[in-house]
Amino acid sequence: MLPRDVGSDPEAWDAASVPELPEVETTRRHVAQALTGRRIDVVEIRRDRMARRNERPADIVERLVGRTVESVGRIGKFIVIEVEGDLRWVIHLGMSGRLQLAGASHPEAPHTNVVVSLDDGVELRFVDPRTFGFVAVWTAEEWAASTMPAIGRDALSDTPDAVWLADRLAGRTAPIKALLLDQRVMAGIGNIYADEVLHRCGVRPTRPAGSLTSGEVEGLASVVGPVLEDGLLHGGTSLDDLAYLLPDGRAGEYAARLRVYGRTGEPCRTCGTPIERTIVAQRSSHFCPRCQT
DNA sequence: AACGATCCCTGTTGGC
DNA sequence: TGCCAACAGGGATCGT
Repeated sequence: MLPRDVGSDPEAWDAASVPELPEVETTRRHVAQALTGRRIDVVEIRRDRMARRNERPADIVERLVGRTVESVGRIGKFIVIEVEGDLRWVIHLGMSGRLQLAGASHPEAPHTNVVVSLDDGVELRFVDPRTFGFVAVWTAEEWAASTMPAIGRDALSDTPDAVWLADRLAGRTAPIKALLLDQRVMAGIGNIYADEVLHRCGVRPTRPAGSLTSGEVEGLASVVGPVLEDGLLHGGTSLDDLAYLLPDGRAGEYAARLRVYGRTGEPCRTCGTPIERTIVAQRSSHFCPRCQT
């Protein structure tokens, strides 16, 4: 799954599917090789909604064309690309977004909403049927005025320690899962990983965040990194909609790693008790009623 | 300030 | 079989 010489090979590299943090990091690593040092020749915004975090879609085109990419980074699930001229090009994959690298002659996938052509003939294509993702290009001032500065510590590269986490959870009455999903606390955990993390540390998603004992906070802090590392190890696997898991072999491999998410009624892999499902923070949540208290 | 609810959007699914 | 409502999700935004 390593990127080929896409400049000469018309066969596209297709990023992994779902925007869980490990897939975003996998995507970042692949596009970094293709983008870094390249000059941007053409930018097409085909669905204005994808550019909704800029004042005008044309701003994105005008700011990127002719400029060179300096670096490709990541904060949580946001891909942050530094562009010549003190600009930040931000890409969020939403829930159905994928980045593709392809030669210009390679057929386009449906819902190719943004296309960026590089000076070596490679195209970066942003495919996103549900358009929950977005692309933005911000000046330093616009970045500062955006929600980005409030984004919390990256859950993978800057995994919070127990002391820091305890401080953030203290006094909070919202369910612990809501805080795990809050990107202003730590960045990168989505609905699936939130459930998986909570199962591994034995805490129910509904527990008020401030009610966790110091031991539970330590347990939580200790599993976040490993769970995400494990996901990154399998970062090439695909995961589309949950119901789509079974037909796809690779997706099945991913599903086999999940301990609770999407396993309502199935036996807990630890104790055999049927996994239960409830709604927390307006999101489906899965837990083992025996292992998690 | 903190928290919960709503909305955006479309492919897929399940009920009738 | 066919139709259509329900559902999934991340993040912005609004009301309390």
